[in-house]
Order: sequence, then structure tokens, then C-alpha cells
Amino acid sequence: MDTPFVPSTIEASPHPAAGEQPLELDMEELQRHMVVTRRIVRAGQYLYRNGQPFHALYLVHAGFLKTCELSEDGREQVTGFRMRGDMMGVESIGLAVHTCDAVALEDSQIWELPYPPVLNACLHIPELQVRLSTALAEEIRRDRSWMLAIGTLPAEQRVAAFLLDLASRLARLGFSARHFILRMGRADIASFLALKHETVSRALSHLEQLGYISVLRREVKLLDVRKLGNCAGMPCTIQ
Amino acid sequence: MDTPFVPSTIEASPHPAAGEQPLELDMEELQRHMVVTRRIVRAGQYLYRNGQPFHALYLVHAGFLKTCELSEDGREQVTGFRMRGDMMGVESIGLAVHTCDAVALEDSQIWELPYPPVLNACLHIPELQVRLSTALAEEIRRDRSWMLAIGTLPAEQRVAAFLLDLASRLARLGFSARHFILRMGRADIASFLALKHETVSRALSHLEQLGYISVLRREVKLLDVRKLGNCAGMPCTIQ
DNA sequence: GGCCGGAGTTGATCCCGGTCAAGACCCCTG
DNA sequence: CAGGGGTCTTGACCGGGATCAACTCCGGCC
Repeated sequence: MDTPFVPSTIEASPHPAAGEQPLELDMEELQRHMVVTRRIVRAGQYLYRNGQPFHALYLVHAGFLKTCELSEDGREQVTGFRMRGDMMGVESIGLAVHTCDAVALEDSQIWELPYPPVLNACLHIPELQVRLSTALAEEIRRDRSWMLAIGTLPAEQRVAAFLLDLASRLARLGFSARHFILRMGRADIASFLALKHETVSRALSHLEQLGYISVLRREVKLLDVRKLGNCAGMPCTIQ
Repeated sequence: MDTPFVPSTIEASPHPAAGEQPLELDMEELQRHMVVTRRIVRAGQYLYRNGQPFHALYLVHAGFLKTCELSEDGREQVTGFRMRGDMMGVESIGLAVHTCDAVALEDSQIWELPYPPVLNACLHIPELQVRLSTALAEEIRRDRSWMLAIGTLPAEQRVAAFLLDLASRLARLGFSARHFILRMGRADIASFLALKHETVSRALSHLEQLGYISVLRREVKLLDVRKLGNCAGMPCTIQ
């Protein structure tokens, strides 16, 4: 039986990030070049927000966060969700202040890497430089791939794609890909997918009715990953 | 009287990229660390395409290109337009092959920076490293800001925002911001904005009818930048 | 326990933008 | 210059998702 992903307290992955370069590896080396501090961000609190000075990159060690893009006239858009192993704040490189919000959706633990020092460290740890630019490039690819989904898929298929993406990311961290708890509300999913929350709700209900998934509030089980996959226009990537 | 932006032959900006760090500056230094080659890409030709090995970054020196994201089931989405001073190919950093297409919309001249050498050069030219990561971060910000527009603005306002964005980029290169020639077709604009080409056409006609712009096929004049701006939900950035 | 507010679901209706189709216009090529 | 294909525009109609609204469910709190 799967164990659903329900960390009520701050904790990292059950398995040490299988099949991924361990985050811990750089850390000792890294600490020789800068002061890495740990931060706890409680659910609902900001890790950083629009207008605050940019002085560090952040590595998510545990928890779950979202990033929101803001416009001057008050519009808002969720641009992504971040979990263990994800880098945050990279979009502000080259700026004096952050231009978006990062909000914890559950209590989270973050490693703070002061920014100018990171650049210097890159000169001494070439591997870090590779890791950093790769992280930036992955960010671009992620965003672009969602642009494609939003630009070309109807509502229900976007939701299916969203569930599969979440599942595969959880799986890479060692959590169950078939049974998990959504950490964000319908409205956040809707904003991210350029939909309204009622539409997301209807899409989930319909996918359940088709027998592809089961949903109860925030608890999700993927019952037929194959069908969910070709519904989302992507070959099944998990399992 | 404004001179419209109609380079029929390959040429760079009329003014040497005013108010911007000159691209030329790095070049001599750069050539000491790698072989920079010039490439001509004719209108309609690919600079690189999905599946081809990734071995270089590209700096646009003249011309105009688009990037397209592709899905395995044949869907396609224009993710951006590139002009003089823009870096291309950065989204493939960390991969062996490109994952999107880059197509010239007019004859273009590109400087090719072989990729592993660029990384090494970063170790010797710290400024290059800053420039590279800044370019990557700007890419992310650009994408996110379009996600916001697509997720929160109705069709006509997206088109208005598109015109203003194009205008401000042309202005930074020394071209007229009020009078220019679109280098892409309606279908490309539509794909980029997650619309259909008929909708873009109607939006342009309506903006013209409102007196904000004038359009004749691909020739565009911005008649009322102020109104266009608050229609697009952004304060006027040009002029 | 009872109250309350936020989150989620579901239904009814509306409308923006998609779809389908026709025609205009332009450029290319023979 | 005529023909033809691609691009753009415009109209008529349709439909997916937005909007508005009612209701349920759950958790928190007095």
C-alpha cells in the first residue's frame, strides 16, 4: 500500500533523493566559501516578496512553496511550485530587488546562499557554476513547457498534465507518484494553469468520473496513469 | 519623420545599441578563449532545431528569429522572438541536444559561441559569467511576465502588450518605437499569445478603430502609446 | 456543542474567443 | 500579365470555459 505524502512536520524526503546528485555534496565545500544559513518559513509566510532586496539564492530542503508573478495593476499569476532540491530566487539574478513573491504553502526549510559569494565560489568550484547555470536553464525549460501546455491544451488536459508533472517530481524525491496530497488550493492550480478554480474543480471531478483518478479534497490517487498521460498529450513519464 | 524598421539586407542597428553595454566589448577578450564564428541564417531556415546536438550559444548580431517549443504529439508553441543583442540556445544548457526550434524570420547574422569553451572562459573572465547568468535570469523573467499576461489579460490587451513590448525592444536598439514592420505573421503572434490568428487580426483592427494604432498588413504605427499602455495593464514604458 | 469563514463542488447562464467559411490582397513565378 | 498560393481580414455561428450563485464540507474557535 502506498503511503500518501502527508508530512505534518518539516521533514525531507523519505529516501535520500534517489537517482539525483545529492544536494549535500556541495554543501561542505560550499560552506568554505560562504555562510550558508538555514531558514524556516511557516505556511503562508513569504520567503521573499516583490520589491525586497535580492541578496541570496535559496535551496529548498523541505516543504513546499509557490512563486507568484505580479503586475503593477494588481493582477497576479502563480508561475510555479517548488519542493525539495529546487532552487529559488534565480529569476532575480542581475537585479537589486526581487520581482516576484515566494510563499510557503506548508512549513518549509530553506538553505540561504548569499548571492555575491555564490558567484565568487563559482570561480573556485567549477562544478557549482555548472550546477547553477543548469538550474537556470532548467527553469527556462520548465516555464516554456508550461507555456506550450497552456497555449495548446484545453482545460481538462492541462489539469491532467499538472497532476502527472507533480507526480513525477514527487517520485524523483522518493515519494509515491500514485497517491499524494495537494499542498495548494484549487485557486493556485487554476492560476498556474490560466484557468478559474471552478474549472479546475470540474476537470478533477470529470477525470475521477472517467476513472483516471480519485480525488477527495486535496488527496489525489492516480488510477490510470497511461490514460491520464495520453489525455495530457504526453507519453507516460512516471513508473 | 520616423524611418520604419525595414532592413531588406542584413544589417545591425542604425545606432550602436545606445544605453546598453556594447556587445563588441567582450568579443576581443572572448576570442582569446574560443573560436567565435559568424553564421548567416536565411529567412525560413533553422538556426538549430529540436533534437540537434547542443554545442554552442548564439548571440544575435542582426536579423530576427523566433523560438518554438514542440510536444511529442505535434503541438507547437512560439515561445519568443529574438533580435540583435539577444542570446539564444541558453535553454539547452545542461543537455546534449536542443529541445526547441529556432527559426529565422528574416536573414540573420549570428555569432556562435562554442559551449564548453564558454564555461571555461567564465573562469577567466568573471564579467562573462555575470553576463551569462544575467542573460539566463532575464530569460526567465521575460517568460514569467508573458505567463502573467497570458493568464490574466483578455485577447485585445495581450496584443496591445505585445506591440508595446516589441516597440520598447526596438527602441533600445535605436529603431523607431512608433513605427515598425512586424517580422512575423499573424499566426506567430497568435501562437505566442495563446490565441488564434483571426483573433489577433480582429484585435489589431479594433485597436486601429479605437485610434490607438494604425495597421496595414505588417506595418504598424503606434498612435497613442499612453492609451495602448493602460489598455495593456502596464504603465507606458517607451518614450 | 454551535458558530463561522474559507475552500470546494455543482448547476445555470453568458460571452469571449474559437471555428468555419468566404473573400481580398499581395507576392511570386512562369 | 495571368495564374496561384499564402497571408490577412471579416462575417456568422458555436462552444468551452468564465461568471454568478447556491450549497456542502471541513476546520478553527469561542
